[in-house]
Amino acid sequence: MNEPSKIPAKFLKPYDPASTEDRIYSLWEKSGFFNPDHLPERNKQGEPFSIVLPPPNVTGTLHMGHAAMLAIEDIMIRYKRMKGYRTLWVPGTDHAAIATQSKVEKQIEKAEGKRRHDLGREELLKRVNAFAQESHDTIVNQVRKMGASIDWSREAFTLDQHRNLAVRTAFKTMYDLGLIYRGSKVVNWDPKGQTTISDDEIVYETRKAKLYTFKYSKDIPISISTTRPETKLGDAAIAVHPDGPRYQSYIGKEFDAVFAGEAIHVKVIADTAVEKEFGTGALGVTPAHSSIDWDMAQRHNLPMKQVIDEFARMTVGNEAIKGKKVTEARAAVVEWLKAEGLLEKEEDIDQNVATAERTGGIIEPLPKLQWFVGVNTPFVLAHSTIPGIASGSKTTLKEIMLQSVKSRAITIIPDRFERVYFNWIENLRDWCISRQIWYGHRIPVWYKEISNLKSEISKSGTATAGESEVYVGIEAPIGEGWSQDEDTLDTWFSSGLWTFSTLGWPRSAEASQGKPDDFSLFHPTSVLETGYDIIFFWVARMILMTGCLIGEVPFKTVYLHGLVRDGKGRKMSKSLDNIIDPLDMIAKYGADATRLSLIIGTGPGNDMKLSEDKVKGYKNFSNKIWNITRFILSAAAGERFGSTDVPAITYDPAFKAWSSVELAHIKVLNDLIAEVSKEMDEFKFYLVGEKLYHYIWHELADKILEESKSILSGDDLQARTSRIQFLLHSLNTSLRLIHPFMPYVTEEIWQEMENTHLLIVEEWPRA
RNA sequence: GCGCGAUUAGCUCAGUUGGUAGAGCAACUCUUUUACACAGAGAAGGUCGCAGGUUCAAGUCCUGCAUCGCGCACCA
Repeated sequence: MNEPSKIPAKFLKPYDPASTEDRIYSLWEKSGFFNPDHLPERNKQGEPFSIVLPPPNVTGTLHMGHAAMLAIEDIMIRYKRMKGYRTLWVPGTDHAAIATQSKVEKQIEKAEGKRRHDLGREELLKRVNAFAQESHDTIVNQVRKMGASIDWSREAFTLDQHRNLAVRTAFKTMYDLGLIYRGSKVVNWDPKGQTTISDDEIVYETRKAKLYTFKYSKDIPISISTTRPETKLGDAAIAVHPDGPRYQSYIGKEFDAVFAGEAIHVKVIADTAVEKEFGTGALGVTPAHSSIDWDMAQRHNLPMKQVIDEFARMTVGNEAIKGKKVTEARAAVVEWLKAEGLLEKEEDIDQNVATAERTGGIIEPLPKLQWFVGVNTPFVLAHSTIPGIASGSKTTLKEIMLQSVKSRAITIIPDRFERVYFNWIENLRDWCISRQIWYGHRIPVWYKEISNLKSEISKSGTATAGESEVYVGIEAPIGEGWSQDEDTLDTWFSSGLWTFSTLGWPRSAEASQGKPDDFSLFHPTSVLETGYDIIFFWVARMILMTGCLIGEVPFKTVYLHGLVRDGKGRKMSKSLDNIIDPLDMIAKYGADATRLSLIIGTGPGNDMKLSEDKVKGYKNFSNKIWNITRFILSAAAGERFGSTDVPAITYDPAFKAWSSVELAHIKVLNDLIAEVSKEMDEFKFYLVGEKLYHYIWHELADKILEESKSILSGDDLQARTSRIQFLLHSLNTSLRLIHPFMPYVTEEIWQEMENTHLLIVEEWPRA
């Protein structure tokens, strides 16, 4: 009884994630099994399975949402690897253009009181790059801590050299297809960030506003309503609904007035975009400061006058207005209206104010010359594997996006998001891709006499040939006098290429002819796992880009996870001070516990609530597995329970001499294997996690281990052997089943039991 | 305005094709028995948001409503 234990000493203490995890991770890394080229033969012969990591923004650190993403994707990859697939998981980070630049700009302004233009393009970029590098290192460390079995040798960055080549190639190709064009229209201008943004980067905020009803002058008989009277200095028309009886007699009439110091000329037009019931039923049309009005102006051939500049200041009006910020000008216009006796009504209403997602600036619609992707432009898709779109047929980007999902070439989990996706496509307008910021991919376009072109605001829509020479190319043009477009591309333009730019596209001549490369092996990727909040920003754009440039879908399955909220269901935020940091949880309870807490109790597409207690609970589970192992290993070693000398027993996978009790237990275990294998294939990870938890704790530990005590201390050697073989079998199987969920503790135990192989490449159990 | 989701035990959630309500956590009682007190045994806890309907049978299907949350559009 006093002889030293035959099992490793560490099992005599509780499981300690802190002294285990880093050691195990480097063991995996050294094995090379994260890389599909270094997998065992079984996997190399296997079917490819690939996931690209949604690249985290290099704006700081990872949060619980990222942790959930990493846990889910690692579960898929580990499961498939065990199933014998040739698995590839590509890591990377996203430069996140606007988000990163504005973050660094804020820091610089706070610390040094300097602005972007005080530093200049080169110096600012130096600062942003340094910040991005630091963020990157932090992020990579966090990804490792989570236990992600990701192929670091293939790490990419949306702004690195190869990705830049992909961006230039994509731009040039789409330009040649007529899908990218330069045009002047009313775009979303962010006066705070000093750049345009796309429709999707707008966040609407409900605010109280006043709706003013007034006439432009005493001589104009129609009253209009607006929340922004200051824009009315740029009005070109009064629009009424063609069916409305009220203003029929005025349609076609034209009026002149001096409005708050500015001469205006308005024509009464009929347009169905006007709602009869709103306000007075008549709408003042401001072509330069509203995209709806811009559209109307196009239809009715109205002139356009810009009255607000890039800093949201008035450029015209009387002395109380000109040069003032729009909010001050608004008050001044209202004063003027009152003084003139033109104001008829002032009402409080709720208004959705458009703000910029990243800077919070209030969007000012302004006419600008920008680059766009035409989503409704017909073009010939040379090569296509998308069902319903034949190679060489005429199609549009909208059609590609629609067809890719409608045809089931891509399935979205949960499927209700397919409707959300279709709804978005229906309302989609041309995508403004140029940004007036410095951090990002420079637009691969060069001009001669660029200064003329920049100041030009043409109504025709596209840059006119002859006024200036435009060169679009992958490389800079040869010759004198060319200057490159100052603007950069929307960050989502480069992330849209992510599923194939990370796999070597565009391929060099050698790569496309020789042996299979990453692109031919792993594209389309198998699964895209991401948050439902970026379905438009990213998922849709990837489908658009891939369909257009490659003629394929980027992935076969989209698995959407929800937001991670705090225990009370609130969004985690600094101001609420309710952020749960993944690294803290890992340090306190281990990565396995953290992972499990993010999986169990939440289905795809649903937000999840996370509390520290939940993580703690799964830490106890890690320790439970640890102690189950201790019990089984000592039993097999012949320690305790026996009054006589009993031989040590080693696991025999081919063991057949089962007692009847064991046969019943084997059936339960086999049923479990069949069940969870099916659910793994159906992406029901939350169910699998819960079932395995339940089996290991309440079946294996509470029932089987308990009843083993009498068998093990009994005299029936045959029954004892049968029981120990089953305990070893059940433990071995359980470790393999739950490994994708809890990789560290399972690998650590596996190393004690089967020190010749790594659990990471063991076979998934078969029933 | 259009659409989506949620509403089940104190809390977080399961509940697959309709067949007498489940799990985890918390709380309660007992047990420090040699795998584990980061534990075990046990008991308790729900008119499944409301109102109708279909059915032998409804948490599950249908209709309407309510509350909360979200998305899209409008927002002159």
